[in-house]
Amino acid sequence: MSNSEKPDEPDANGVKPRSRGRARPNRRPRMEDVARLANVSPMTVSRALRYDSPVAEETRKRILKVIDEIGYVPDQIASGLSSQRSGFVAICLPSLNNSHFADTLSALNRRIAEHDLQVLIGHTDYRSDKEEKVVEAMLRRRPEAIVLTYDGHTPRTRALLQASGIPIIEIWEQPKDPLDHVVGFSNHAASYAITSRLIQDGYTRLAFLGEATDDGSRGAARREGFLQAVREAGLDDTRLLYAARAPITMSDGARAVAGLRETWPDTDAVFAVSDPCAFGMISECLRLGISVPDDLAIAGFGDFEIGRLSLPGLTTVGVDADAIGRKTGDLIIELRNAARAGDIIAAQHVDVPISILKRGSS
Amino acid sequence: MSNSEKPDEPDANGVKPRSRGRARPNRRPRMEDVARLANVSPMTVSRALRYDSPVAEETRKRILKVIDEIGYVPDQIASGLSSQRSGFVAICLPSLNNSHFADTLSALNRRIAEHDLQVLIGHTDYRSDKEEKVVEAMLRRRPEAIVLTYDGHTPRTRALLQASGIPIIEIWEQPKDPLDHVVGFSNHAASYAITSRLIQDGYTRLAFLGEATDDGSRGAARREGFLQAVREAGLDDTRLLYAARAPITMSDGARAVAGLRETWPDTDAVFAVSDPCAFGMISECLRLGISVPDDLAIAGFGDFEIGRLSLPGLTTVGVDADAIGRKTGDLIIELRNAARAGDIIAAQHVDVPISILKRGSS
DNA sequence: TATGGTCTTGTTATCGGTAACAGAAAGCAC
DNA sequence: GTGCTTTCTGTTACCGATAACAAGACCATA
Repeated sequence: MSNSEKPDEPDANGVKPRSRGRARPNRRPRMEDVARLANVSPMTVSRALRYDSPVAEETRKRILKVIDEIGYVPDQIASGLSSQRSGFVAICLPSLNNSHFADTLSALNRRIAEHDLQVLIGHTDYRSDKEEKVVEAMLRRRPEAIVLTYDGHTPRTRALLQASGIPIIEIWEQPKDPLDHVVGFSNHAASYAITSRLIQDGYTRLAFLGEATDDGSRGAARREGFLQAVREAGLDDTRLLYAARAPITMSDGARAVAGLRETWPDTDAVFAVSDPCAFGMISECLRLGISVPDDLAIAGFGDFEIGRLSLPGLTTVGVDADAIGRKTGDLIIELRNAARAGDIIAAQHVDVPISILKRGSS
Repeated sequence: MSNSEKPDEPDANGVKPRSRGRARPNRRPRMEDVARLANVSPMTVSRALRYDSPVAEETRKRILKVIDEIGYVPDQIASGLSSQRSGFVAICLPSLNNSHFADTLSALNRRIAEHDLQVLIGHTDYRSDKEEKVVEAMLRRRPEAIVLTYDGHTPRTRALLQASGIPIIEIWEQPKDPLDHVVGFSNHAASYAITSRLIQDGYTRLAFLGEATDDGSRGAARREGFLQAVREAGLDDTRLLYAARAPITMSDGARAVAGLRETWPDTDAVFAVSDPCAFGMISECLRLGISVPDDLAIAGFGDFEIGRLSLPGLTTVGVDADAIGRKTGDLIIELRNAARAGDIIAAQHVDVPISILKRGSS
């Protein structure tokens, strides 16, 4: 009507005169602009942009043409507010530099991206107070699901999450007291499995190398799995070696070798609580001229890169990080469909199988 | 006033009767609910939640108390729509399973989280068509900055980005033709530096191992840096070895050793285009009884984990991935402050220094 | 020709906040 | 007491989309 100052801007402004409120300088085009140029109502434009709505083919084409011409990009913030669906899935991870978590994240991302969902990442640095802050920030974004690793939550985190009414999925570890859904594996069962494999392969004097402060979590579960397998086979269940406080490192593993040779010199196999310390043991054995696996077999947990590169290769428990991500994604989609259909779904518990990776060290 | 059906829900509904529009069942509390209970206007609640607005201390306390009691969580979607600030920074990475990118991401995240910004991650799988899709999805979220690695963009990606009016930052690589800001290092200069170091250490017959299809990008820049150093020192600049098409792998490196010994048997040092293929060369040399570095010195590029674990350790170019993330974050904050102050800022170019990591292999 | 269904499009009223402005109250100098 | 800041709070009008309902056009059927 009366804006001719920007000839290259196809009539994008000029809606109603606004005596008050905010100025609208040279804004991006809105749906209304598209509507005007295509000679339809904004609602029809909105419908033309979705698969599910009925719009005459010819109308849709005309609208898409206008959209392309003026370079309209829909505003998902406005869309989210109006539809009350943010299109986000929040995921809180302890660290982004961990290749296992990166695998999980990337599989999850791939899965949910197919359904036009985006991930919102937070990282907690393995600290539950930071997790609380991250969860709070996430909730402000109204995600459609929240994915967390379990490593203990603060009471406030639990309260916030449970009051949110948003589906919660704890992954990797299986908490004793889950908040809602779980996608993970049992550390106990995995340790039992690899220990059984060692026994089956003929080892009879087995030791466990763990962390001194394995308070209730992973470490303890792995030790218990080891012990159960050893006991069921009628073997000596006293060879428990504790090195340092969590998290245990390569050098802790290296140092542990001496203690082992001193206390139980006839030990023929060690199951170490994680790959890095198992690798430390292997290196130290090489240095001392102890042959692996002939003098001493060594197994680890986690299938870290280091175990693949070591010589000999490290026998270990492989966790399918990718599968955790995929299954979490599947669960989210399933919950979403159910919610749309109005169904109420009980807390799901998805088990992710682990595998025993037998390599040269046993 | 008149809703007593849900005694546990503190008066959250009951605004106006709505004959039309959407139903509001048992919704989350809104700002208006807080306002009513604290006896102020919604605007005052909004102000009480920010640091910068003037609210009487007593009023703010009362409001925060109500917020805590009813468990109100602000809706950042609505906030974003109204304020036209999404609070997002978008970052597109080729892969999340790359520890360098993970470091960059994590540093960037740390930096911008201090300013109440959240990262929005997309991953492109090293494919520019996927990048286009990801960028489109990002733009719908109206991020306050977009961070990308450079690896070639489609024309449409370039157009979308440039029309968006959002600050764009390309990181890691320095494109010849940047879209906007850049935070990265020069592959040419880095290669020149490590080659010079080899020369300075006394090596005189240097070869380069690269990819056959290093079309314009990293590989070529590294080769040119190598050549410049060799030429300036007056040495033989013909020893260029090409193995396989990008990306070059460990086994390509291993295979290249034979060719090298055949064509230029007196070569005393190799600069390989990346760590994995350099590692492959080291392994092959060990197998063949070629002593590293006495018979042949080897250097790589990138400071991958594998170069740290190899024996001997791999001399390489270290890129400070963390610094890239930090500086990108700093730049974003700076641009943001400038934009608020109404300043217009020219395209920035931030250089990230690399380092030469001399280890046992040279 | 009246009736009912399907397909397509428009109208209205929000979603839950915040920008911009206005105005009241309080403090201060003269 | 007047005029001028400064501090605090309220009012109004949006931000840019979509849910829910309504209604017109068109067709087939009875």
